[in-house]
Amino acid sequence: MRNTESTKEKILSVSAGLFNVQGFKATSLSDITTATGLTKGAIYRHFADKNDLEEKSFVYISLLIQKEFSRVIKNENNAPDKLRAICHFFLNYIHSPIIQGGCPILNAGVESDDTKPFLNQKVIELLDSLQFALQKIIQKGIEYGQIKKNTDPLSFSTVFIAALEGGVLLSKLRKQHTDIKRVIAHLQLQIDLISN
Amino acid sequence: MRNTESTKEKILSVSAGLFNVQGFKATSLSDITTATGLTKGAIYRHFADKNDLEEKSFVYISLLIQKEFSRVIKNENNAPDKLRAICHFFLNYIHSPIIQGGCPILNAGVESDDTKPFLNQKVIELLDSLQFALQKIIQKGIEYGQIKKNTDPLSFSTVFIAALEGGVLLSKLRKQHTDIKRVIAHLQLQIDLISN
DNA sequence: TATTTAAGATACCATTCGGTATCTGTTTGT
DNA sequence: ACAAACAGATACCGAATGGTATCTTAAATA
Repeated sequence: MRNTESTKEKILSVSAGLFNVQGFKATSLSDITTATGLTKGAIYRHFADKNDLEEKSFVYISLLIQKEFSRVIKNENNAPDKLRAICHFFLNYIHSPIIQGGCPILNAGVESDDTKPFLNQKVIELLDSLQFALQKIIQKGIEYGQIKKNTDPLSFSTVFIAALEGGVLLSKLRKQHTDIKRVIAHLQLQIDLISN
Repeated sequence: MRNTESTKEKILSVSAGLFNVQGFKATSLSDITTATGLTKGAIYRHFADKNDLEEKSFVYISLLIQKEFSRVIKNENNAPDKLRAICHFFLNYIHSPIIQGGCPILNAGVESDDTKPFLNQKVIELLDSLQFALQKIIQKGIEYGQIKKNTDPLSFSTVFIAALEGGVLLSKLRKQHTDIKRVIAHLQLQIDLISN
């Protein structure tokens, strides 16, 4: 038979890209068939329905993002540098994105919240995993005396992610990098402020 | 004849609500006809096509938001208080929103950027007008000695809006108010830091 | 090499989409 | 009171949607 896993992954990666650029609802099955070069028969053999494909596609890039995110973090060996590396992760993302169309949390989050609960759940899980990683960095940083003791990991990580996501939105809207760079500059100042 | 303006506004306000909750693409004309109690004939008498309705609907709530925004600002008579009032504007929005479904800049911004350029333009205009108002507050604040001279209006307003939009996203995703409240708490600290 | 198994193509389905042409009925001006 | 004007309803259109049943073909097994 033809290689099941490779075509399945092809469908996932191609449709994940389309979904992240055009949106889930706006991406039709015929968009996916023309982009993959496959037919509906091939797609519906691997996925139950379009909702299933949407969910699996999002999970597919969720894993890619989480992998890259933790790689970036593990490259540094103290909390402030790890936080700065996350800033660089978002800066790098501009020029070499893991997936086209901007941040999937932003895109899928906005589209799914009122109409696609099954997807919404997966978005929350990705967000939670990233924020949890951030909190752990700050907690460990406090333990090892790299970060000031009065820093609240929960609050700091919330503001950190919110600012980054908002920066991504502004830059995407205005089609420039200035906004996200300004946000990151501010965040790096905040990192300095809580560092020992 | 039946009152032209009132039905036109009814169509605008109802469809603006639907668009902001479900998304533009996901909201069909039949959704709008059932929600308004009108028929397609009535809608296509007042609007050229669905794109036209989408654009006019967004402009409709843009004006509502800008009006409320400037009212809130004018209520205070010094820069720091004006900035704090904007924070309260976002807090209030949780319990008594101008429009259901969260921030239209966030919603329309994400959906329009790659697929609906005509809408995207209107979103940018709304964003620009809000950010311009913020910058003006800070500039005047510096002039009147209420805000520290080394404050960069452009940078501060960018971070301010980005953090708020990101906070709105997180709270919307997690269906709670904690995240946006944490972001606002941080922003109020930032306001204190740049105040004289 | 022949048979089995499943990957993928083809052809079709009902439904819904945005959009339009036409008709009805209400209101306004004379 | 009547005619003109227009708001809104009705009925329809072709195209596109997600989805399915069936057929073909390629690979694995024996």
